[in-house]
Amino acid sequence: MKLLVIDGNSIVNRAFYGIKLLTTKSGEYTNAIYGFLTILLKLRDLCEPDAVAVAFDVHAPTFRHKIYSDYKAGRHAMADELRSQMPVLKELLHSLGIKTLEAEGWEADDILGTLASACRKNGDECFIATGDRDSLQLAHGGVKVLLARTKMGQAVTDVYDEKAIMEEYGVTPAQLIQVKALQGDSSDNIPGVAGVGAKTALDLIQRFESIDNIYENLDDIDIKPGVRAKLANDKDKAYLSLELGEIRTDAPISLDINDYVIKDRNEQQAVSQFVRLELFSLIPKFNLDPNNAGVSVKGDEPEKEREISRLTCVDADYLLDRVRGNDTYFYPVIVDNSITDLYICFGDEIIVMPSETPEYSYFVRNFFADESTAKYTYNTKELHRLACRYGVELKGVKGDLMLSAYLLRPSDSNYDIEHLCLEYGVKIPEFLNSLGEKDMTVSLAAVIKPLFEKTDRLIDEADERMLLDEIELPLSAVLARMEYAGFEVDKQGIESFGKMLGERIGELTKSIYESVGYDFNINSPKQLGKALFEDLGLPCKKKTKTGYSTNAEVLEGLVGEHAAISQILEYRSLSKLKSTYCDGLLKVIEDDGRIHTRFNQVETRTGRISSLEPNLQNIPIRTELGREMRKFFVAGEGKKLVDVDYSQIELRVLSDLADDKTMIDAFNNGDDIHAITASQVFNLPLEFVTPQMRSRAKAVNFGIVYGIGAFSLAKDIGVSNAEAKQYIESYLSTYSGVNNYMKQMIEKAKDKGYSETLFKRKRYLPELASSNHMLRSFGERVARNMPIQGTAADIIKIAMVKVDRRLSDEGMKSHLILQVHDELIVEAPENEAQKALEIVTQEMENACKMKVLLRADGSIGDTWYDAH
DNA sequence: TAAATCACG
DNA sequence: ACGTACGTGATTTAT
Repeated sequence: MKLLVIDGNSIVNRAFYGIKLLTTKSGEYTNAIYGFLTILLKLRDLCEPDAVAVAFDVHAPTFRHKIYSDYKAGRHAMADELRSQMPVLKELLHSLGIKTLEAEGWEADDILGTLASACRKNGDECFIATGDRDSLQLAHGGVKVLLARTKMGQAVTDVYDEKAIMEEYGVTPAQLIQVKALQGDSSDNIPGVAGVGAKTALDLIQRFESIDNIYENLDDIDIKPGVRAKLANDKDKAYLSLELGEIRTDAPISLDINDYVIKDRNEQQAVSQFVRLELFSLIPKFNLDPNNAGVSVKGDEPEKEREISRLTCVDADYLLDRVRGNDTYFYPVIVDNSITDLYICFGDEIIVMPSETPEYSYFVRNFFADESTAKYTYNTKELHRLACRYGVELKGVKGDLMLSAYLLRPSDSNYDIEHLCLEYGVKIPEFLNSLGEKDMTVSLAAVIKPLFEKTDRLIDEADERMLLDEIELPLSAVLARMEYAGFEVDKQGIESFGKMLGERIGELTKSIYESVGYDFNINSPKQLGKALFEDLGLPCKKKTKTGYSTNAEVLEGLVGEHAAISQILEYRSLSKLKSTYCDGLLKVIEDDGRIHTRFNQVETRTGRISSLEPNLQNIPIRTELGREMRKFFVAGEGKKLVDVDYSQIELRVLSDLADDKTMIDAFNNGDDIHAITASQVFNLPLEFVTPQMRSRAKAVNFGIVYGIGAFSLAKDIGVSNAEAKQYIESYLSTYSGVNNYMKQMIEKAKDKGYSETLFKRKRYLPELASSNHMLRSFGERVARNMPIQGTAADIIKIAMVKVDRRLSDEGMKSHLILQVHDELIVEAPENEAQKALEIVTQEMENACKMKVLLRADGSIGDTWYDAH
């Protein structure tokens, strides 16, 4: 038999420090886990063991010295990020059927020694994998040590046996203990002989074989008098060190190699752990079959193999007959952001409606319009967009796996059907076409219904049914119509604006080169940093991971120090405007002269929607020049833009969630909330509040929503740390409801493991359980912020569904074209504009009933600039 | 592909 | 003792 024993702590440390920090989308660190398992695979290939054991240290309290020395060595900043990975790694090893070994008060070393000695005794082969040279003493009698080390930045593994050790050190493995006893090791608290280092120690043992031999003949052997004196001086320490340094072979663990044969691995659990950790590449490497992930665990009835058949539809009417009045599960294939073939599932029979057949259009029109068919599918927003193109309405959508999966795990980064199967343990049946090739699409279609069975139950358990059915599902249709409608733009206007910017950028470039003294790429933070902080010798106040920080905040602090600074700032803002907004937008204007953004309904962890290709939710407004861009976003011929935005929606939501009477009253009285806050924080009558005080109070209000700290508030409004702290304290004593709420939210989130909105949208917060201070604090801020940002997002989504329905019920041509988090834009025929404004305002203000009144203000204009 | 920067709510 | 506000997407340079 061949046993591989891994020094878990040593290898995991190498993995952690050797691989840069990796995290999942939700912020869990995974680099040590990934690295460790990769090394484990390499070791397995190298020595092809019959059995594997992984040993870990468990320090008894008195063994803390080792941790302390790590701490002193300055590596403690990483320790927490590593520590949080250890339990996860151990669970994963367990799922993989690999035994882990630990015993309180015993070092991993001792466990390695114990197993090595057992193997020697039984004549088994044994490989010890470690990064610690101390374990080399174990390499004898059929035991080999695999030493991991880094050579020129490359990880290499050296194999040591007695011969290799003799060649390298000129002593036997057992004598290495003697060497170490003389030399000592501060990190292991082994004193050694004072003044004897590695070289002398090795020389002594090479020549005199053992410590006993040395001390027995101390007066006669040929050594320098100084060394003799040192040895004489520390004889006790030498013998103590010998004891301390010897690896023990009596750890309380099983000595039966059969206990370490890999067995009882739980494939499904392992796969789902890998998926949760987003370490997808390791799944095949451990020969885990994702398709088998859903296979029933031991003890259950083995699941029957599904036999899938695939037919291509030849008669649309036949297919329409089959779906009419029934629950229908289908999978739409998406190519280049649009839907092509439809795969319709009847149990194990899949019927394909290919987009190229002449029947396709006929089928889609009739199938979509058929309300009697309850449709369970995937990515309904795309289906609704297809419906728009065909001029029909998609009716009867009862389920969307993508939306369900998003609500269940909003922090996931991938909602592909394959991933959902892994997450929810649904087995993907194999389907081979007539040529014997795998056809994945058919397999995916076959899995829609089993996935719904899982997600439906979970949605109900999470109490997210209303959120799904009343908000997200109807919203997907609204978003599709908004994407389809697009936003008209003034192409010539953007072109000439871009040209103007280009000319000004040219001038700035020239004069920046002149004032710096040479040409360089101003867009490169690296080159710019060198120019400013090395060549011009300006003071560097902040650094990034890779060099000097040159962001706007830093540069603003340097204005006046050098003529180039303000030019660079202007250059930066103009080139941003030109490249992102002029050049970028011009590229995506479609033939209808409009920009059709796409909304991502399953991206944000808070429930907001995002906008992409292009992003129309970050069109400039804060600077006058940037704001000009909005003049190019126009209403179509004979139409107007109606733009309505919520007033202070997040603060209103906060006042309601926190049930803070003071704040609710202020809002319901129609007061200026920032001014009121100022008068209360500064304890002054309202009429004495200066604009500066109001602006500071505004910053505090914002900060509160984000989970404020005094440090950041101070930086934001330019007051001392102490003063900022006082503002916060004063704020929280005024708004005691908010104060209580903030504390409660963290407790509740820690208790439940997630935070949630008024409408039960959840966000899981593994960060809250982290031992890492920064990560945990982040989790706490999120626990306070997510319910606020998320509830506001829920509310505007409800408003969108209501606005869309109302405009259509009233028979109007007006329709939503854009949402920017707290703002809705409707394009309305001129004669409808006024009514549309009233409707949108009304539906936004009445989206839901709360203790606090919601207010929305809007206006009408020919361009976005005018309407906002 | 990652990092830095900056646009928005 | 730590580092420092929530949520996004696009562009650019550099690895």
